[in-house]
Amino acid sequence: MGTGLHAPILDWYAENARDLPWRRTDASPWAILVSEIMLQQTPVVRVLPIWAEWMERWPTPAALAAEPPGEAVRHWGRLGYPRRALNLHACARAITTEYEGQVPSTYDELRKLPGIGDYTAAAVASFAFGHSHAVLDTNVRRVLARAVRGEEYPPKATTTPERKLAESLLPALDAPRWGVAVMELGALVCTARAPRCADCPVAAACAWRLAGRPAYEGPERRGQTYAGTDRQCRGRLLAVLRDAHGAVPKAALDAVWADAVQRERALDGLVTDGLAEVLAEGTYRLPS
DNA sequence: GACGCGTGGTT
DNA sequence: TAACCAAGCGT
Repeated sequence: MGTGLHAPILDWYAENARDLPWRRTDASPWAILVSEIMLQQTPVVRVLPIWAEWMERWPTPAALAAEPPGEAVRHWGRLGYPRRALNLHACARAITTEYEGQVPSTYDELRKLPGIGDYTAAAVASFAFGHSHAVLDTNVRRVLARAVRGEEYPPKATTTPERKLAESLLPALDAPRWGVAVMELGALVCTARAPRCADCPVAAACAWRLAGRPAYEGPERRGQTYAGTDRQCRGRLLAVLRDAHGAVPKAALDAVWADAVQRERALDGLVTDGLAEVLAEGTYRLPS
């Protein structure tokens, strides 16, 4: 099942792929690794400028490893999930000390680095080193759910059947190209909200479309509100630390969030997570 | 397996 | 306009 998907999707990709800098043939493994971490839960258009700045500033793992972790957090800007900046910094140091500055090439080695889970390890092994892995991101899972399983959305968490299906579809030749092509189809055509089936190269074979695009019937997908959460509070506090070069008096942090109990909890959380550092006299800064 | 973790554009 | 969504990970 589904082997008929390959040629249409690969042909579509050849015509419609975006020219993203981390896909160019001269992109280094480090450049690809940085892009993959930045792209976790983050749209391409927001990643592009930050990635470019990082590549200019820190073109190698050793360059980033030579900086204090707080500089990675500072130059993360407002990308979101700033622990990823800390993870990338820790990756850079591990790569420098344990791999002589060269990004490791195997899934198992990559998987052990901080912030690199199943998806990112498979993506880097595949896209940077040409290895054959099933790259199961949200786009690929959605495309396969629709085209093969006939359902609007994949399960909340990746299942064994999904993995088996993705592995069964891996082509003998050029698995990396296949992976990025399916991802791109999900990103540009087989989108979550309003899929453009009229532009889809596999519309004629898509189980979901042939079934009349039945609505999702799985469990309710909860979306938590952001306003007033610890998350928002942490973001406010970290923005103050990021934008101030050097020590920040606690009063400056108190000023950006009214609820003292929540504010203290969030600040403690940032310190616990290594995103902030307590200095003497109740001042704070990014980690050194 | 469910939850916490940022941010901003889109509908 | 509140909710959804965007190349997930760690606990």
